[in-house]
Amino acid sequence: MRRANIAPLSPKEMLQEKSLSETEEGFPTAPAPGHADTSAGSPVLGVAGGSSTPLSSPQLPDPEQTIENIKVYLHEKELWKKFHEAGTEMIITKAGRRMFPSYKVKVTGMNPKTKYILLIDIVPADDHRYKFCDNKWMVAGKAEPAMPGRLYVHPDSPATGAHWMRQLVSFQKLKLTNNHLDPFGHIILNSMHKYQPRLHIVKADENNAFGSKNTAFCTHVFPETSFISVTSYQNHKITQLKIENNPFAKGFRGSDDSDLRVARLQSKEYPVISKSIMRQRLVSSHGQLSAKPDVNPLHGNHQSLQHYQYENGAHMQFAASDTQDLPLNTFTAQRDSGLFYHCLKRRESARHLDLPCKRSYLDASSSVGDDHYFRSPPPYEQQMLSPSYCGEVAPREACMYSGSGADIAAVSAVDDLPPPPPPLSCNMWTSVAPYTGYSVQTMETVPYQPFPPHFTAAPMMPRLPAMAGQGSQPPGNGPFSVYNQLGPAPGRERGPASSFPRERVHAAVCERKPPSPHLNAANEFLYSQSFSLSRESSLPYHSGMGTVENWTDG
DNA sequence: TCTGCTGGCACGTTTGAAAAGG
DNA sequence: ACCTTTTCAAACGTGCCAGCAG
Repeated sequence: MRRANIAPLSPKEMLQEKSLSETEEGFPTAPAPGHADTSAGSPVLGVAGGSSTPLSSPQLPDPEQTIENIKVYLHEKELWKKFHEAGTEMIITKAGRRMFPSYKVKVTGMNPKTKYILLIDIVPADDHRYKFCDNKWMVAGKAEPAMPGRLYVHPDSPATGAHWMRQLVSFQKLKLTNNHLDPFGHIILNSMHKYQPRLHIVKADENNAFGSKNTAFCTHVFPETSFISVTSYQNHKITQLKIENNPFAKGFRGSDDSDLRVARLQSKEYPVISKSIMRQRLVSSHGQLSAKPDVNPLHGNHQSLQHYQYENGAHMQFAASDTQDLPLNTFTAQRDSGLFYHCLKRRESARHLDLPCKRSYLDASSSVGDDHYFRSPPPYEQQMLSPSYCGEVAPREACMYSGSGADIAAVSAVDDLPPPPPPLSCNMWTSVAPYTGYSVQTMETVPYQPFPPHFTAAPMMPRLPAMAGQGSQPPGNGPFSVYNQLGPAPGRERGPASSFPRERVHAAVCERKPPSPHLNAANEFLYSQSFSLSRESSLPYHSGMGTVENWTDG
């Protein structure tokens, strides 16, 4: 008997979640010799622009402590590449669908004792809507307004570098949905749009809490993980790849067993080719089955992006692989999205970071996290109209941070920047820019206002100004910029780092517990981060240069 | 008519609980 | 009584398809 979507979790389920989220021992903390993922997101500094050294950053801290030492290797990169070459599609459903291949990374270079938060967001890769025509993806118009931006925070967060490096970090339980009012905290996407997942690593050390001047983070982007969201598969090749590689789809395996199964279902003696398959095959008969790189919208680039904010506040991004691949996404449109304003957490406690973990059915070395989302608010209209967001708590225990009143001090960034925006409510959207970015970001931090445990759609929701100027911002050519630091929030409650009990970290809004300092801080950080992302310029990343996009308040 | 979305379905995997055995 | 192994069923993930809506 299947559980209703909104049914509360049983203890069994919670236990199950626990086992899934536990990490696995024994994973090497350093890439194996000859590791194939030499360019898989490894934050090799200086690759961008042909430099071999980190872009200058005054007062760099101890290299052992700096976040640019962190290297991230995409797990199953070859599989990702297979999908990418065919044009990865990810099913989105109302109830939420996992990604396959799932997003798993191996992280090295962390300070073993420093705490980090790992999280993923999925941003529009461009501002087009696509259609599958002639066996390839083609632009079908302008993208629809972005869905509320949500973030998936790895449930182990925060955890020490040793923890992250010990095992594969899996975001397997991340789910995608097209339900604008999704109450489960899944990442909301638009169908037939192209997206780019991004991994953020945020330093959350006890001596370097979020919101402090020393907050450091980096962003890793693996272009091969970009995908087009669909409600049903368009490319038969993708379907076959999924069936072949996803154990849950084993039922469809066989020598083109999908057709055989159709025949079986229809009590026919001979295989019956389904409509969709037939259509695809017909198309394939006169077209190239495999999308060519130049026509495949998913072939934007094959570089991994690293975006650093040095602990002294300097931000920079690096492309970490071959530079001959230029990004295709050079538009500058900004997309609105939501500011994460709470997270969803299925399980609260009983997770021990250092417990031996069980093997995942998908990957013997995977660490499967449970759902742990930061969630952005719905569009303003939705907030006003949708009671589901206002009062009801998702069964998965939405972690809306009532907040401690912590603010992030607004700071000015680059000289060229316009005046800092007005204080932003936590109810505001993050501005999730299309994935363009290989440029300097401007980290603007803005006052953070906590939201009530039960989000009531505060009417003040100024859209981030970037949205107003979609596609209108000319790329600049300014030099690499140094960001201002994240300023400590005045009056912010920031408990000692040791006071980060997971129970509090996972405090659900329904329990009306005060949020974890870490999560609050993460929230703030992400908020500011997302805000900064809204200003990514569209300069090709390989240049190592960038500018701040023009934007105005209001 | 076409395209995209939804819900139900069958099939398979995973996993915890219960049962069985030592 | 305790521990280990085996069995079982529920929960869940998956792609497919018919039907529906715009």
